[in-house]
Amino acid sequence: MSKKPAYEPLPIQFYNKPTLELAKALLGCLLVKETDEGICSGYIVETEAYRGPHDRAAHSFGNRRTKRTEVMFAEAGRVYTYTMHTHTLINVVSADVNIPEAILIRAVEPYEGLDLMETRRPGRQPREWTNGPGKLTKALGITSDDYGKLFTEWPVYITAGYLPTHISSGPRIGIDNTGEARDYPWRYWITGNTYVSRR
DNA sequence: TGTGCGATGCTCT
DNA sequence: GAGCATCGCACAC
Repeated sequence: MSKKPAYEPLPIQFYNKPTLELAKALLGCLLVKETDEGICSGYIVETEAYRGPHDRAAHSFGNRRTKRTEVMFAEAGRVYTYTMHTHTLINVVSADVNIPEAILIRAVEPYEGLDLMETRRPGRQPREWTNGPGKLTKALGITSDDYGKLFTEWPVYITAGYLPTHISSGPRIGIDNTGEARDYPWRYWITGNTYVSRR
């Protein structure tokens, strides 16, 4: 079942840093997904941090522990997928065991497997392939089957990319009904990148 | 270029 | 049965 990744994933130690710091460190890294159809990858250009215990907008707010949030209580570097309507969203679990924090990957810049992405996102402009959390999972072939896996192993993993020249931050998107948590500037993106979900 | 809203399915109460 | 960390189309400007 388990295969060897085509590229060398970042070591598990990479994820061992504070959530907000990791959210910024992930920018510019390459997110890779291997399937039977081939390899697809893209540079992470936009992330959002969700800090369970004190963050009203997080699914794990107040340490709420359910079948869905369970993986956030595990060690950093695991995959947390969440189904939103008809879409799948992908998060990177962060922080220590029993501290349910995670980072949502909101947008990537297509790098490898462009033909495959086009067949998965037919009739769209290249920028529309991956400039949203639900879109990028579709383009890369990430599904809820990836829930709970490690980002250091096949078939879904993160490798070194490039160092962003400048990073911007601001309030998160799509969480208008969560009181003061809505204003936390925990959304990060690579300044000027055309693939972020909002310009 | 921006805002509004309906479709849609899964999880938790 | 309610509530959503969305998307894509329609319409206004």
